[in-house]
Amino acid sequence: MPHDLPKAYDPTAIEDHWAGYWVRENLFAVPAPAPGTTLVQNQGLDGKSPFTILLPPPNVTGRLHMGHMLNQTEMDILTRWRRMSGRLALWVPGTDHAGIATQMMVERQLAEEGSSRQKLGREAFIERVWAWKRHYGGAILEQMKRLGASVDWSREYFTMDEHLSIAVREAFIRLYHQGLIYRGAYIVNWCPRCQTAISDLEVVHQEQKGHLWEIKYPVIGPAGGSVSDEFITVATTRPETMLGDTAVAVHPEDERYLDLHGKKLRLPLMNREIPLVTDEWVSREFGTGAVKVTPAHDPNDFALGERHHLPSINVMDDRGHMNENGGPYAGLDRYAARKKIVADLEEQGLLVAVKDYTNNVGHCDRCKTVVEPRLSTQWFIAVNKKPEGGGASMAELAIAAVKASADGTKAIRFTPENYEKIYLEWMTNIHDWCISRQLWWGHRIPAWRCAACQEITVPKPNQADPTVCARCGLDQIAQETDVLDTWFSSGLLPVSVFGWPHLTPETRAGFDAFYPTSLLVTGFDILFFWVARMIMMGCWFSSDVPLKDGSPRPLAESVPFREVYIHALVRDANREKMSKTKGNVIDPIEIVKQYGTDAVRFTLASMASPGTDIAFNVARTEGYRAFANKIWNAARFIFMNVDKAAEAGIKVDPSTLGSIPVVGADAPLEDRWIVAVLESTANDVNRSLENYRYDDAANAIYQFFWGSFCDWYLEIVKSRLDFSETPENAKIGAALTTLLNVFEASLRLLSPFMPFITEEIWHAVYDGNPPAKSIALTYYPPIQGVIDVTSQTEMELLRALVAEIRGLRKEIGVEEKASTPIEVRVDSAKRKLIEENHAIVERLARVSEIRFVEQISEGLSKHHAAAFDVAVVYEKKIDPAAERERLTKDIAKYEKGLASAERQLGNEAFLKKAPPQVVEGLRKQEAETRLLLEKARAALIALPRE
RNA sequence: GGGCGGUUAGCUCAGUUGGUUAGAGCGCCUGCCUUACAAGCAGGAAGUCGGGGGUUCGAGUCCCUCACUGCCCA
Repeated sequence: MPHDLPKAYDPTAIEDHWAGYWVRENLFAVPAPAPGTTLVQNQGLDGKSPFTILLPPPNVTGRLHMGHMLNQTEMDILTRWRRMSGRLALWVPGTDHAGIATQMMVERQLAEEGSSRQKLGREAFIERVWAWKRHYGGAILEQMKRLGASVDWSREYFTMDEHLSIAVREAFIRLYHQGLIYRGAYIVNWCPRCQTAISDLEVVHQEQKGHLWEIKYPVIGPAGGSVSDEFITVATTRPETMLGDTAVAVHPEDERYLDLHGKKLRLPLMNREIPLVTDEWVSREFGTGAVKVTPAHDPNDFALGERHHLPSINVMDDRGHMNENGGPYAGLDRYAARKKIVADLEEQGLLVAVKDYTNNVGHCDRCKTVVEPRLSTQWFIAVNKKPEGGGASMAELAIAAVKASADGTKAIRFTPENYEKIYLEWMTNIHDWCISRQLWWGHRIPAWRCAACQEITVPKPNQADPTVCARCGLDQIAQETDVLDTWFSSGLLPVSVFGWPHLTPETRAGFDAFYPTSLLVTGFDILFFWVARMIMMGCWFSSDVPLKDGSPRPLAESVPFREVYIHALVRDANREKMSKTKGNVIDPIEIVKQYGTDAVRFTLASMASPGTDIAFNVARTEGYRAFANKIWNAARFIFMNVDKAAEAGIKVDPSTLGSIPVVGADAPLEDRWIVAVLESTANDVNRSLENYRYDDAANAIYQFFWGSFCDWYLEIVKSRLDFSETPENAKIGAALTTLLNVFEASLRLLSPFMPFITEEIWHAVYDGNPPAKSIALTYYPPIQGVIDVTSQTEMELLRALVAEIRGLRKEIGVEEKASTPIEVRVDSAKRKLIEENHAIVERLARVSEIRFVEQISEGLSKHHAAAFDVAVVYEKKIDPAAERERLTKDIAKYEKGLASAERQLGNEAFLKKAPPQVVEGLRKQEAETRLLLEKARAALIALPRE
């Protein structure tokens, strides 16, 4: 068996190879079941339901960052684990077309060429974006391939794909005819740079130091027309919008302004007559208690304007410049206009004060430009409106899907649980969703406007694009130029990737099998984007698709996913948020190059405790690369011995490879023990993953592999792998068999976390003749029933003995290499155990001879454990001073523990109320502590005087 | 302003329905190139669980309060 692993573990040498292999071999492709079959018949499954997961679509312009890598690592661990646990595991990858971001990229390119999208025209521009997408788009998926994500590449989606676009059109049409999509003039967030409306969610608020300007508005005198010498002072953070003021508002009970009720004011600079209105919305505490009202440029003012039937005057164009309504300021940029307006007001003596003021300013999430609230005509989804045919609104459905029903069940379960509350809070207060974007790249709204009668014509389901107006019949109709919000299409993905809306017999079987998906894994920053929108749209549209047996689909089967796992943020090592401006961004690909994908994955997994941000520290990654190296070298050691054995004609029985080895009661203690530890580790890992405790799962494996398998098991087994003198072939064969079997099972246990190194070594185990194409297609060590506890307590005693001897040797300065006799005082049962396993103690603690004694000899430095006393026989005199210090410290510790135990055991209430096993445990501990205390006290007294 | 979290060893974090004397990794200190591994081996030091109060036989864990701190929404 040549197992030619290079001396040191080098991830770069193996990872590219396997990443390519997995994709090339199409290992993780899951074909849809054939029509008319059930999934189980089709796939020969273990009768378990499939595990389906959809990649939250990254932006097609995106590059992989740490957040993606965490997200994908978590999905991959779960998917690999479920797949190995016998479930059909389907992970569907893809990207979204990212309207604004992608259009920006291409426009930037065009600008460099001295061109623009306007020069190109719509059609040529879109063709250009497609060309860009073909060249540069989807880099992030290539990165995903390199990181080994076990996705079904044959199902890769792109939100602008034809069948997904059909779904978008259908969704719009249905909602429109259900009366849930409307068009209207409202205040929206307008990005003057992107020149499009953006949704509330695409606006990021940032505190900014600004000013509060107090401006005098003259009151028009009772004579009418003439201006009195009276003024009202308004406070504003945005003086430039005053050009569009159509009123000033005060609180109706504000005593300062009672005498002004019903009066008119003259708007400075514009010389327009505007009313003073009263409204309870006005805060008396803010500024002067009087606010200017600009309905066209502020959402609150807009609402106020509606209440008081005020006109709206839009004073800015789509680039944020003052328009013709801005009078003398027309043409000026909004900030230039602000400057000039303030200066003019000052000159006219109307500026009362300028105060420092910090306010929250909205910025475009994409380009960071300050967002302009702007009155414009947009398309909205009425998420709170009940459909015309009756039933719940989209938001109500989305709430019902998450709230516990009467019997306590939830259609969608959140982990961590508190996100449920945040989601519900948001969904309860949700506003209508602005879905139109003034872009060219995206799904063009399927609505046609008649130039003659202004009627909007939207085709009915299954109808072709209209050619004539639905009302007047004239052919002067043109399609709406706006496109839909990218989230409109990504929200549909859970249904559309499985063939909705046009389910054929072929796609229908897939839809039945894979919808609802099992899980969505995403970051909290995306909760309202993907999670909320997928739930709204998934519930809405899938409810029309009956279940396989023809019965109507209940809510629990309409949801897009049954579980949502929300992960936290990856921060830098100092817990700072990563940002380009701070320059502390960690590029996962760079770290992967340095330490290997497996080490980075393991780092993320071991820190991925639900609800906690990850402070990514490469020191930790370094540690897990060392872990990988440890595994690598364990493999080398094992293969070296298998090869040696082969030369000696010893066969290793591979019969139990692929499962967990069964060891008989007559097997050596270490064999029985390591199998028991492997089994309990498998239990821990399975249970942890069930609860998204990646950290616990990763740590359990780390502990097992390094702390148990390498540190103890391998070291013990070495004494049975003695080829030097007269090799006992049967003994060596048995040792190697268990060793190899346990190792192979450990690889499978680790594989979802470190897919590359385990794949490489697993193939080497089988020396090129593996039973499957990949370790990822073998079985995961399952939850085990009964575990051998005896071997664990016995091994614990031996480990404690070895540890005490090692400590003693260190204390009294025995040279590392020297072997010494020891004296041990134990009861007869334990003596038997130690005698039977003397080789373990001798080898691991460098003991030349074990002497069982009634009493440890005078003058020897000794350690006490509850189960035994032990001393190392060594010439070197003990150091009474050091010994006294150690014993005194021990005694203090024991006394403290004993006092606390006695206090509790003396308490009748405790004895009466505490569960029996707790009382019993404490009694046992008290006895042990008392014993140790007595031993330590006696030893202290026996110390020779200095 | 509304809501949600966090505070445990030098650092980053676990700690299950309250239950025996609070754990891990990294770092630190000491000694070792023991032929799988110095990316290693062995041993060791280190925490009044943010402060205060309460409930309880028993509190890192539950309640109140204060302090500091982070995030989301408006």
